[in-house]
Amino acid sequence: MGRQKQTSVGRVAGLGMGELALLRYVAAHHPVTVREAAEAMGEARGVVRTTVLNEMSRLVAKGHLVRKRVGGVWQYWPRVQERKLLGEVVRAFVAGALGGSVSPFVAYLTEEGDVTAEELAELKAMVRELEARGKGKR
Amino acid sequence: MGRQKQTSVGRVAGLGMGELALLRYVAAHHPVTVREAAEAMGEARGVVRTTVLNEMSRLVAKGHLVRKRVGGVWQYWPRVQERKLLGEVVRAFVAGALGGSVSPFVAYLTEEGDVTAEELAELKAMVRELEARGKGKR
DNA sequence: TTCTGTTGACGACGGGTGTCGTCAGGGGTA
DNA sequence: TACCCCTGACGACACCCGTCGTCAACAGAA
Repeated sequence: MGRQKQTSVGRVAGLGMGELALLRYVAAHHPVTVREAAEAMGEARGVVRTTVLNEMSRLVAKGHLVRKRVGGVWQYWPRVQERKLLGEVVRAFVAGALGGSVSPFVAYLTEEGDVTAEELAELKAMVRELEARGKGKR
Repeated sequence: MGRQKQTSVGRVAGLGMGELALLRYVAAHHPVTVREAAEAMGEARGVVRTTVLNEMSRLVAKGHLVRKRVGGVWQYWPRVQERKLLGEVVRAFVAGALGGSVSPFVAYLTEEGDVTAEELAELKAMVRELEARGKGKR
C-alpha cells in the first residue's frame, strides 16, 4: 500500500500521528527493537527504517518510551500502560478539539461507532450507574 | 487568561488546534466578521487580530468557511453544520489516533466523562437498540 | 477634501513532525 | 585479519500551523 502524505490528521498531546501510531505499536508488542518496529511501520505506513528510528528516539526523549540494551541491540518499552496513554490522548482531544464537550463523541458512537460486545457491556454498566446516581448533569 | 504555547495538542483532519477552535466559534455564531471572531479568540486564546484574520483566510482556502461582502465588510459562515464538522473530526480522530478502536473512548466516558442528561439518554437509547439488534460485534 | 481608524492582503519567522540519506561502529564470517 | 551487514546517531529538508508586523485600500468624521 503506497505512501501517503498524511500530514496532520490527528495530532494529540504533544505527539504527531506517526509517533502515536508507533507508540501504539510498541505498547502492544513490547519489548520491541527498532528493526521490528521498522518492519511493522514500513508495512503499515510505508516508511523507512531511519524514520522509525528517529521517531523512537524522539519518543524516548519525550519520555514516552524507555529502552534497554539487550545483546547489543536496544529494546523499547512504553513508559505507561497503553490504556493510560490512550486515556490521556482522548482527554487531550476532548479538551482541545471538542472544547470539552463529549456530545460529538456520543453522537459518533450512536450513529456509526462499531461498538463491540464488551464495550457495549461497559456502556450499559455506565448508563446504569449514572442513572442510579442521577449523575447526568444539567 | 494568559497565552500558552499550545503547540500541537489535538490536530485533526487537516486542521490545527487554533483553526479548529476558530471554526467552532464561527459555526456557533455565524455570520461572523473578523472583528468579532478576533475579539472572541483574543479573549479565549490571547491572539491578535491578524492571526485570526490569517486563520480565517486559511479556513476559507481550505473550504471550511465561506464569506460574503456585507456593507463593506466580509462576513463568514461555516460551510457545513457544526454537528457534521465535529462528526468528521471525531471520525478522523478515532481512525487516526485510536487506530479505529472506540474502546479508549468508551473507557474515558465510563471513567470521567461529564455526561449530560441528554447524552445519557442518547447512550441509553443506543444501548437498548444495539442490544435488541444484537449488533455488538465480536 | 483631508485626516484618522478599520479592514484585509501579504510576507515572515520559529517550532514541531514526517521522512530520508549518510557515516561511523560493532560483530560475525571467510 | 579483512570484509560485509546490521545498528544507531546525526544532520537535512519540506510542510504545516501559530503568530505577528506592515502596508495599502476604504469609509466616515471634520
